[in-house]
Amino acid sequence: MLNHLGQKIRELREKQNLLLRQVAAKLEVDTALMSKIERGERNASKQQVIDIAKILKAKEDELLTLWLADKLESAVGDENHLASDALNILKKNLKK
Amino acid sequence: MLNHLGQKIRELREKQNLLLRQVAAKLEVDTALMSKIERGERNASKQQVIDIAKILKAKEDELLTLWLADKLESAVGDENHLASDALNILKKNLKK
DNA sequence: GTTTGACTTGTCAAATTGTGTCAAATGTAG
DNA sequence: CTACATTTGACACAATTTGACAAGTCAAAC
Repeated sequence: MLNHLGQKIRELREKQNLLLRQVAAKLEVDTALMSKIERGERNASKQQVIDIAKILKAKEDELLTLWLADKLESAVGDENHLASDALNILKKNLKK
Repeated sequence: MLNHLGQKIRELREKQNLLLRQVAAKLEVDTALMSKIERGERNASKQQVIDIAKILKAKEDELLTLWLADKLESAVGDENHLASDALNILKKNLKK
């Protein structure tokens, strides 16, 4: 289940009966790009996520967390078998 | 404490009394690049990590895990405050 | 103090990857 | 069929990454 952010955005957008086109306009990007972001074909920039949160009246940190999770997932790539150990190393360092 | 892989490589190399230049030669890269890899100024490619493991008689998966941890760390960037939640999302998906 | 050898640093061109747009295609409701 | 929303693929352009080279630092030997 890739692409947490896009799914969330789509869910929020549809719940508010907004068109892709409308959100894209507010974000000032092409509708095609917005479509790609929702489907996870393209990554949103951090600033775009912040702007989208505002447009969709969502909590900025909630969307940014999903955005980060997606980034991490693509960093893991197909190394799932190593990921668990790597995450443990990571966690240790986060504490600081 | 960034750069787990580079530190490990240097440790292994020094323990075997090998020169940067020698390892670089076996890897078929410039000594300067090898230096950067050890200091974390440049990332090694996956293939390079595999080759280095062989050259330094280390366990391939051990080095790859450090390599992945470094990748993840740089993906987190300066979003430490979101990382913990993002990692939890990640973990859930790794189970599959 | 000069030389030597190990390592580091800065800079560069080439290659790769990322970005947003456009036009065309697809899907879907009326 | 028409109209409109969304998706897809191709593209130009920008940004980043890559590895090499040359010049630099540093310490120990002489």
